[in-house]
Amino acid sequence: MTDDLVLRRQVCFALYAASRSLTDVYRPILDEHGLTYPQYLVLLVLWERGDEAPTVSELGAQLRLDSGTLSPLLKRLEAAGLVVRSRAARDERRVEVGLTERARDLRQRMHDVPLRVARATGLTEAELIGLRDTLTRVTETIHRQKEQ
Amino acid sequence: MTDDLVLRRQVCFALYAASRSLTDVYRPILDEHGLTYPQYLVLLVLWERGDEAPTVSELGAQLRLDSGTLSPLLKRLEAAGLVVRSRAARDERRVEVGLTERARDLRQRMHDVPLRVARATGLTEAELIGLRDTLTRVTETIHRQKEQ
DNA sequence: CGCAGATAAGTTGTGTACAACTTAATTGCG
DNA sequence: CGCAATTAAGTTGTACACAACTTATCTGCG
Repeated sequence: MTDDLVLRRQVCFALYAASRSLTDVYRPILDEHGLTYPQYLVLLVLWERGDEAPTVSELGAQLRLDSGTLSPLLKRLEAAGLVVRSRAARDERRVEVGLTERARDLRQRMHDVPLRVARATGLTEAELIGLRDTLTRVTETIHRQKEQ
Repeated sequence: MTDDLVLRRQVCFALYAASRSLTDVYRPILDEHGLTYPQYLVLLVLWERGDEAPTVSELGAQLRLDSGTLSPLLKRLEAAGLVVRSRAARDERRVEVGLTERARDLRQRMHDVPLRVARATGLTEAELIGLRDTLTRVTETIHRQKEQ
């Protein structure tokens, strides 16, 4: 009856542990480029946007991270010469985050990272897609409830 | 061809985002009891063990956390009066972590937490079990590779 | 027995996460 | 127009995570 409290049964722990395990896979790979996983995620968004230079808030909306996390992270990416921050001319409250040439070069050199990590999971491509879609659904369900 | 780098396609991001979203669900619930999610996980292990009082290392093996994370966390649980730490008589390097009466009481008051959180995911019971098993498999695959 | 190597826990330093707050700029309503 | 409410980013404080290191204890081998 109190078996619900057993650790092995908990999806939440499985999620928490799997997330950290995947970060373990990323760590040595990203370390070659002096990046952490959240920093890599920021670059993923910027690479995807091309020349658009999103604001800090837009980055936060995609990654579900607030300025309290992103501000210092972006400061470090800027110090590493991968990102440029500049106040938007039209609205000086906004800060636009752009890529440097060095960061664009990095994209090429890191193109095989997702494949290397996906292999380490030991899942088939179909399993990976199913997992991703289930997890995305969970995140969206939770996010939707919070807004109400 | 470089589409592999698109954020939406990445299982890893889905996992990272879902893990934080679930923590968002736990936060207000655990906050009623003055706990964080990792602290709650420690209590789950201790509740499960009953009178056994595992060592810090044994806790770490279950939760996949090292002493760098657990030591300060346990210090806070001890300050909150939920846990007692004592050097093992047989091997003074070891520290055994036991529950206080207050923590045993807490177990009863928190018995409905997993159900409340599971509901918030919007997944069926079958989906939850499938998800948990897939994630556990990923974690174990990664962990096994690291040991070799 | 004596001590080199191993082991357990704790400490230090860095980097997220996130709540709560501050500062600066913008909006929109009377 | 004028200013209260809102919005954007940054700051502060707390709590993980984890690498690298320190300290204390133990184990086993010569």
